[in-house]
Amino acid sequence: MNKTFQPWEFEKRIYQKWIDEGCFTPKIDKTKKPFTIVIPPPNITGELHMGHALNNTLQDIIIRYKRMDGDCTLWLPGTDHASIATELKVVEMIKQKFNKTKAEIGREEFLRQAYLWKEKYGGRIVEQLKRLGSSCDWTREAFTMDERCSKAVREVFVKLYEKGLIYRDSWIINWCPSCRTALSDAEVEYEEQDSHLWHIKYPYADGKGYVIIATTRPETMLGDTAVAVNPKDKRYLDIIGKELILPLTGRKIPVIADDYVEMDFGTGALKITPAHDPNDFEIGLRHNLEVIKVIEDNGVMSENTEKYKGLDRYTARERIVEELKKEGLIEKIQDYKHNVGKCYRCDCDIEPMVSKQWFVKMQPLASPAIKAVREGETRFVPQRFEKIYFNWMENIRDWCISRQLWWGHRIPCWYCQDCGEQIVSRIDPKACKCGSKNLKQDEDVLDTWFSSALWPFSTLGYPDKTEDLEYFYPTSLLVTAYDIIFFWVARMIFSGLEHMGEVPFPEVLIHGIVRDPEGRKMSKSLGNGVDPILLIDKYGADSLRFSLSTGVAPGGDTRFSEDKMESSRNFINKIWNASRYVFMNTEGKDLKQMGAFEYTPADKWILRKLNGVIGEVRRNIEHYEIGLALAKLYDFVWSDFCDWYIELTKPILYSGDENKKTETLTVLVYVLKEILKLCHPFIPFVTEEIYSYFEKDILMVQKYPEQKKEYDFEEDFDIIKEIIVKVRNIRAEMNVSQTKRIPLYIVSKEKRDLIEECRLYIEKLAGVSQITFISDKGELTQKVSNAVTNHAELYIPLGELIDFDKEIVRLSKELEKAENEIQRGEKMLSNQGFLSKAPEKLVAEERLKLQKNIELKERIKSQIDYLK
RNA sequence: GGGAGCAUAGCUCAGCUGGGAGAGCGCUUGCCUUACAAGCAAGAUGUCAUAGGUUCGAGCCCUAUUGUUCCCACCA
Repeated sequence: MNKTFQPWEFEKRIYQKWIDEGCFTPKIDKTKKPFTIVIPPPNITGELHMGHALNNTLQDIIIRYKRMDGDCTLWLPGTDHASIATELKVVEMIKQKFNKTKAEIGREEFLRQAYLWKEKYGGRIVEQLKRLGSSCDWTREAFTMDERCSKAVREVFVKLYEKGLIYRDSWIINWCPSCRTALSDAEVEYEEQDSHLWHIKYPYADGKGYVIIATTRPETMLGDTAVAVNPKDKRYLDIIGKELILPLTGRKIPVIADDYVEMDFGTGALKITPAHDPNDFEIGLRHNLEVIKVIEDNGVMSENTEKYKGLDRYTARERIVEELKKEGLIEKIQDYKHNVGKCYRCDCDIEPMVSKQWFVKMQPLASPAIKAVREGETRFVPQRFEKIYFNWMENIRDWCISRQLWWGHRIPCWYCQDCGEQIVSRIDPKACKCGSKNLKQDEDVLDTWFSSALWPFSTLGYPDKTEDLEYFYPTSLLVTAYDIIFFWVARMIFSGLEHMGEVPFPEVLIHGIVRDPEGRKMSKSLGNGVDPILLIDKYGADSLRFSLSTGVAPGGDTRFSEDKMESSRNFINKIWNASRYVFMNTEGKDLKQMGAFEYTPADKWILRKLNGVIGEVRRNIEHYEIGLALAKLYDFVWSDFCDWYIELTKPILYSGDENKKTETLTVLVYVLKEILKLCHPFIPFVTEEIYSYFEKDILMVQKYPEQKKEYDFEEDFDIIKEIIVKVRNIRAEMNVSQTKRIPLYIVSKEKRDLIEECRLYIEKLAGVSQITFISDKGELTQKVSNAVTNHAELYIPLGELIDFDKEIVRLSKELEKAENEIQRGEKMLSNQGFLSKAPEKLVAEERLKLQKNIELKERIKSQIDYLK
C-alpha cells in the first residue's frame, strides 16, 4: 500500500469492477423489498456542476446503504432532452457550421443535426456521474425522448385529451421573443428593475378635458381597447361609459368600470391592453373587449401599429414617449421600480401575449395531488416544503404545454386540411373521418417538463404493464433540490396519481443548493462555479463526496470551499493509513475467530464504541441525516479507532507475545472491516480498494453492519484514558521531553485491579517507565507533581523539573472547576421542583455526580496543602 | 402583499424527543514517536441575535423585536 492515499490509481478500475460484476443491476426478487430511486434526469446539454454532484452523492449514499442492508435496489438513471436549451445549442451550432437559420435548414435536417449533437455530447454528463461513483443501473438508462418515454408521453397526452383535461385555446401566455416560444408560468423568473411610471393624458372624445392614466409600458398603449376605473371611485363616477380618444391612433375607446382597479394606485385609471397583459386580458374577457396584438413573436411592433411597425418594442417605447411629449400628452414621469418577467433559459424579457396554445386543465389534477400530500401519502423531508407545495398547487393556473420548437415530443394532433377536423391519436392517423388524407400534424412540441412529469413510470415501461413497473413502482424516494419542486416534483405527483392511481414516491428528500465560500449562488455569470471533475482529478471522488455531504442537513444549503476538500482528503488518508497499519501487521498471518478468545479491556472498549456508532449511523441514514451520520463516523474513526485503539494495540503488537498479538490483530481487522462497510456508502472507492487488500469479495455487496448484543460490554476503560491524559497533561505543562520516560505512583483503592491490568497501556501511551501502587502519598519522599482523577491520585517525581507555584496554580484551577460543579449540583438538588418533577434517573445521576465531585474536591485540596 | 429559512467559538457549520455548549478549519505550545507532518500530543476561545414568557430546568418550546437570505404573488 502507498504511504498516502492516491485515488487516481484505483477509482476507474474499481468502478469498472462494479460494472463488470453487475453490482448496480438488481435481480428482481419478489420475496425482497424493492427500494427504488429515479434520478432527476440531468439535461443532455449540461455539464456536471456542484448541484448535480451533491444531488447524486446523496442518492448514492442512500441507495448503497439500502443495497447493503438487503433491499432489492434500483437506481434508475437517465437524461432529459431539455427542449429549449438543446434547441438553442443546435441553432447556434447550425449557424456556425452551415451559416444557416433554423428555417433555412428545415425541420427534418434540424432534427437530424440535433440527434447527431446529442450522440456526440449528450452522454458526457453520464460519464461524469460515473466518475462520481454513482451506482446507477446503466442497463436501464433512459432518455426522455427514447421510444419508451415517447410512448408514455403520447399515451398520457391522448388520455388527458380524451378526458377533456387537455385543450387548445387562444389565451394570454408568457412569450419569449428570443426563444420564440410560449412558456409556462413556472418558466418565468421575475427580477426587479428600475423603470418609470409614465402618466399619459387620454382626451375625451367630446373634446372636453382628459383622463390621466399611469403605465410602465407606454408601447402597449397602441393596443389599448379601454380605460378602466373602479366603480366605487367617486372621482370617475360620471365618466364611466364615456369615450376617449386613444392618443397617436385617434381610435375611440370606452371608459369601463371594474373592481380590479385599485383606486389609490397611480391615477386610479388603468389603460387596458388585453393582448399584452394577463390582468387586462381577464378584464377584456369580462367586458368583451377587442384584442389588438401590437407586438409580434420576435418582439417588434406589429402591423397594427402602422408607423411603428417593425420597431423593437423598447425603441418603440422611446418613440412613443417622445411623440406624446411633443403633443403635450405626458403629464409627468416618475421613477419607479417594478418586476419584469425573464425567460429562465435566455434571460430575455418575457412578453405576455395572446396566442393559440395547448393547455392542461389543472384543477382536476391538482386537487387529488393536494389531498395526497395532506394525507401523508407523500411526505416531504423536511416537512416545511409541503407548505411551498400547497401554496403553489392551490393557486395553480392551467399549464401551457405547447412550445414553438422542434426538439421535443411533437404534439400528437393532426388537422384535416379539408374539413378542419382536429385528430388527437396514439398512432399517426392515415385519414380523416371525412375521407381526406390531407392531414397536417401540429407544428409544436411539448414542454420538456411534460415528459419529466412521467419519469417515475415512463422509465419503468408505462403504459405497458412490465415486470419493472409492477415491481418497482411506486418508487421509494425522490432526492432533489428545492428549486425544482414546482417544475418537477409537483407535476410528478399529480401525474403519478392520474395515470398510475398512486403517488410516485412516499418520500421526497429536499436538499439545498451549493454556494460559494461567500455564500453566493454558483453561477456562470459570476464565474464562481467550481468544476467537480477537476476536483475529482485533484482530490478523488471520495473527497468530493465527503466534502459535499459533510454538514448537510435536509433542506439546507451548503457552502463549498476547497479547504473542505483538503480536510476530507485528510480524513480519507487517515483511514488509508490506519488500514495500512493493520495490513502491514496482518499480511500473510492466520487470525483467530472473533469470540474464540478473551478480549482485552481495550478490545471491549472499541467493540462497544463500534456498536454505538453502528446504531447511530443507521438511525441517521434512515432519517436522511447524512451530515450527522458522517460526523459520527468521522469522530469514531479518527478519535476512537485511530487515536486510541490503534495506539493501544501497539504495546501488544510490539511485545513478544505471539498469541496475544494474533488476538489483537483479529479484533483490529474485524473493527477495520466494519468501519469500511460503515463508510462505504459515503466514500465507496477507497473503502472498496482497501477491502480488496483483506478480502477477495466485493465490499459494496456486503451486509451493512448491525449492532451485536455480545459487544455491549460493561467496561470502564475511560478511567484508563483519563489517567493517560492527565499524565500527558503534566508532562506537557512541565515541559518533559517526549522521549523521556518517567515513573508514576498511583493511589487507587477500588480500581487498582483494572489499572494493574492496563499497566502496559499507561506505560506505553503516557511515556511511563514504571507504575508503583502506594496506599498513601505519605510514602513518597521525593518532590512530586500530581493530578487527581475520580478513581486515582497520580504522583510523578520530577526532581528539579517541578515548579511548585505552577503546580499550585494548575491545581487551583481544577479545584475551582470542581467547586463550580458542586455548587451547580447542590443548587439543582436543593430545588424541590427538580426533585419532585425531574425523572428519577436524572436525580440519581446528579446525586452521584455531586458525591464524586465532593470527593474530588477533597483530594485536590489535600494535594494543594501538601505542596504548600 | 403573502410565506419560509437562518442568527451558536475568529471562519464554516453540527447540536436528533427540553436535563452539564460541540466539530472542522484557524490559533498557542511541544514533537519527523517504527500507519499517517494529508500526522501526533497538550491547550485557549462562546451574553447560543435582543426582550419577554412557559417550565423544577430553555441554544432547543411560545410571543414580540432586530438583522439577514430565499420563495411565491405581480397594483398598471
